[in-house]
Amino acid sequence: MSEKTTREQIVEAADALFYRQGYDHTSFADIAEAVQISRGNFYYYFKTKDEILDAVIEQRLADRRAMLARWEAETESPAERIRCYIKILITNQADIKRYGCPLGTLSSELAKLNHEAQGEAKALFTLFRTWLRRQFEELGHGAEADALALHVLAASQGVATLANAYQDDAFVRREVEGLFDWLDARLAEAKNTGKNGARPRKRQAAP
Amino acid sequence: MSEKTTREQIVEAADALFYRQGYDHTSFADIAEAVQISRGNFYYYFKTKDEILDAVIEQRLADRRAMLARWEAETESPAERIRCYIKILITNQADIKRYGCPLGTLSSELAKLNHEAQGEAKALFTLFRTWLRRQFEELGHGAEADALALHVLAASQGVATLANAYQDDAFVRREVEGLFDWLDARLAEAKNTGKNGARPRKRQAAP
DNA sequence: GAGGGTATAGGACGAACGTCCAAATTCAGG
DNA sequence: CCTGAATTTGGACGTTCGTCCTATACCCTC
Repeated sequence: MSEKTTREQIVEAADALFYRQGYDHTSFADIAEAVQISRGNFYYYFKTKDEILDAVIEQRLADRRAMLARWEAETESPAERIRCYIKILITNQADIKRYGCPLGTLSSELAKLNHEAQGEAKALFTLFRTWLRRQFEELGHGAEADALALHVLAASQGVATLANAYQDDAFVRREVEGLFDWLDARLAEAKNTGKNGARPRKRQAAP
Repeated sequence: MSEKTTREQIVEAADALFYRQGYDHTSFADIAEAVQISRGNFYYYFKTKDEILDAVIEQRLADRRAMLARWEAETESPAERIRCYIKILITNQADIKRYGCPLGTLSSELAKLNHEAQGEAKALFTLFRTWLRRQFEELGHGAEADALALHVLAASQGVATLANAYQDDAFVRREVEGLFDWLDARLAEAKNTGKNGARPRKRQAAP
């Protein structure tokens, strides 16, 4: 277990607390208690709370970029990669049920606070949007690739919001299955059929 | 223009401010300024901020119930009613782009605050969920009616979240069209075909 | 072991918060 | 008009917030 910088510890704790409690509702005192440092020590690393938020968003961007790179390395087809994204809803189900989507809830909160960092939060969405678009492009959906990417993003956001409200596992599973079916239909549509890696799955009725 | 009770004015102003700024970030001073009363006067009507939140949620429930009743009166088929719900994304597009969905963002915020009123906020979702389920039941989707209702809810939540992040009108229109198409496919599936009121529209490709 | 940059502690600061209260004002009925 | 209830006022209260400062501890290098 490697030693972590105080700064890294602050960002890590802030990241978790912003996710669980929201940015506005998380105080310096909360973070200080989590990291076990004094409140005054923050000023040495971050001059304002906004700077911590920027660092947290930067961290989330880096984490997600690493995740996407891992998927690129581990998978063999664009379709499989898109399925990786959809499957986050299952993998992170426990957290999503309790706190919602880390991207969506932050974006919504910053919009209400009319916070400067709205743009940075949007960049988190855009990271996935661009990546998903590329996958759809590789599948042969040139013109509509971006629309398809946004659709997948929207679908996952909606599932996360309702999963958070209702804590319903079965609902999440159903919607993920529905998204897989939707993706299969897009694969069938695509021109270069055959090498797209349609999954060996038993289909079932929508949704 | 009828005179409104001070209490009604407070709830109305709080409703709008909670929507635009969030519950936690809205202070008594904000509401007092909006209603043009003194801060101390709140205590006469509401003992705590939580009580104001309860009243606001109650108000939202009443508003939405009235809206559903209006749709019941103005439409002729369940399919048309479901389309009414989907069309809110267009009707309230301006507000949704700026502040997100009033139901979803409140629910998410209260979850982060771990607030007692999470259940009441969930009831707002459940109002639409139950209503949508009934529409799907009348369309002949007995067993899966609730799943279909949740799917529509999730889809609209996702669109609202991304509309808020990206301020993209074309995206919203595309997703609404996609939902209409999805609904048409469900209508075609339904057993009692013919009297379901499939819309006279030109279809186009998904999403 | 002295010196100097790095890091941490602890508290002061004013502002804003939710809450609460006592006094002032408004208003209706006798 | 008088009176008592309903309503409103403005400010006090204790707390917490983000910010900022200074004093102290730490640690490497000479």
